Amino acid sequence: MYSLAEENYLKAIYHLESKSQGAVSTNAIADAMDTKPSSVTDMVQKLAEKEVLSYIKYKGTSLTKKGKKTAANVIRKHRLWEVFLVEKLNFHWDEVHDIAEQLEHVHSEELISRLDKFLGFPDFDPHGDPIPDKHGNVKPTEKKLLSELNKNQKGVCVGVKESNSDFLQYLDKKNITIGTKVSVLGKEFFDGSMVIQVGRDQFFISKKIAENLYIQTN
Amino acid sequence: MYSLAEENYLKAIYHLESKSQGAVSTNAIADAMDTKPSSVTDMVQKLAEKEVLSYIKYKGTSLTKKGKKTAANVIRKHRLWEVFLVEKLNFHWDEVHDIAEQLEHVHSEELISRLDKFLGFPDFDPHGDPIPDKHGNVKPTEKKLLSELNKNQKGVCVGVKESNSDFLQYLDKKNITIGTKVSVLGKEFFDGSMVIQVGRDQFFISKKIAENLYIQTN
DNA sequence: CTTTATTTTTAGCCTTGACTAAAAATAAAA
DNA sequence: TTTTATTTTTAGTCAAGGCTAAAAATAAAG
Repeated sequence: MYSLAEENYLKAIYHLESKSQGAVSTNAIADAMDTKPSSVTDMVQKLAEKEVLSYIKYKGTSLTKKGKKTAANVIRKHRLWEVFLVEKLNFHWDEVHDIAEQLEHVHSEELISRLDKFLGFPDFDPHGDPIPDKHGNVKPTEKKLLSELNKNQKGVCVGVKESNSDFLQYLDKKNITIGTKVSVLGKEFFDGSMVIQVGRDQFFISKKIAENLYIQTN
Repeated sequence: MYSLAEENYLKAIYHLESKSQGAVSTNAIADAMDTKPSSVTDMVQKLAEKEVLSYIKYKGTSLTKKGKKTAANVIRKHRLWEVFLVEKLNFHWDEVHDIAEQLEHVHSEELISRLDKFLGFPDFDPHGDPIPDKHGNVKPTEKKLLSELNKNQKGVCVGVKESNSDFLQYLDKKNITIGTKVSVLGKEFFDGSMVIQVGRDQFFISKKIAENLYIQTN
């Protein structure tokens, strides 16, 4: 069982590692966690003893298999709770992070497996990020911005990039939500605007909109 | 904002106070919280400074209005989460306490108010205990054991006393759950057995069963 | 290849919340 | 009303996690 602080470190290191290959620097962790490098050194040494990461002085850290699994599990919980908050409690996508940040530390395997079932075994959270399975595996996914698709390509909406209230309301009006199928009927190279099909509706969208919607294409 | 430890103390003192009128002794708190009296003294002095309780050396403590409200709010959260776990995630009544113990410390007014709505504004948790409102008020309730009712009295099932698996399965079979209306059609003084009406069914129950079901009669 | 700048670590201290052992109040018994 | 027992408090420690300031590595520049 890991403490709240330990879980947060593992999570942060997991994210940093996936963004920039290779060992993660002490400063980078301190930065991500809004804490001081000296505190990071302490914690990282402690976590190295618990064998969730390997740490070489002055060289940085990287998660072990065990550490990756633990981190992925915390992330799994975070994302499942986000789905719950949006789908069941009708929060908006951009309101749920802080709450999920707390809920992710509730310890109970059974709780999470039942929550998963209750939510219909979702694959993505409301931001379009994939939800790891209970073994910590993340399905490799083909997530693109809608603006990167070309004519006749299609996919499923899995999230938004930046979520301001106006944009979310626009999506609402157009009946676009997580899981909605979207097809590109036409694309204007001139301004990046598109004509897309959503359900039985066809309509025009600007480049700005297209750059804010994540689509999964496989 | 109160720490996890502080919230747990407030909750424990609240419960102790409601059971035994007057100031609560240091030992009683230590006992309830499975900690040492010296630790309790420390914490209680800290909480007295925060004005959530009044404390007189060697005399004991009692919650202030502010403290009562805070404690009731934690209890409110605990009980709402228990309802969620049972009603939505299909946990059994006796499995939910430890999980709710963690969930109750998640800080978000909005979360709780939405959860409350999602659950249909329940008045009781799965154990039949009343859920305080957001101001910390507990509706004064007329909760009795079914065995205390007499012929022609009726009420609503609000919980169970002891919940073992066999008993819960029995209730399941008879379609008795939280909110079920129950009427006493007959009562045998000889052995305490009863004939009751549940929905359109009428059947016989033993004293043992009747002593394990809480009924609200107002 | 030194010198300087940056990054990382160490050492020492702080707060929270708990503990033990000893002292001080209070309560009970003789 | 003393004496004894019980309860409560105080004093001093400890572990977790964080911080600051200073020292030590590493990297960058001259």
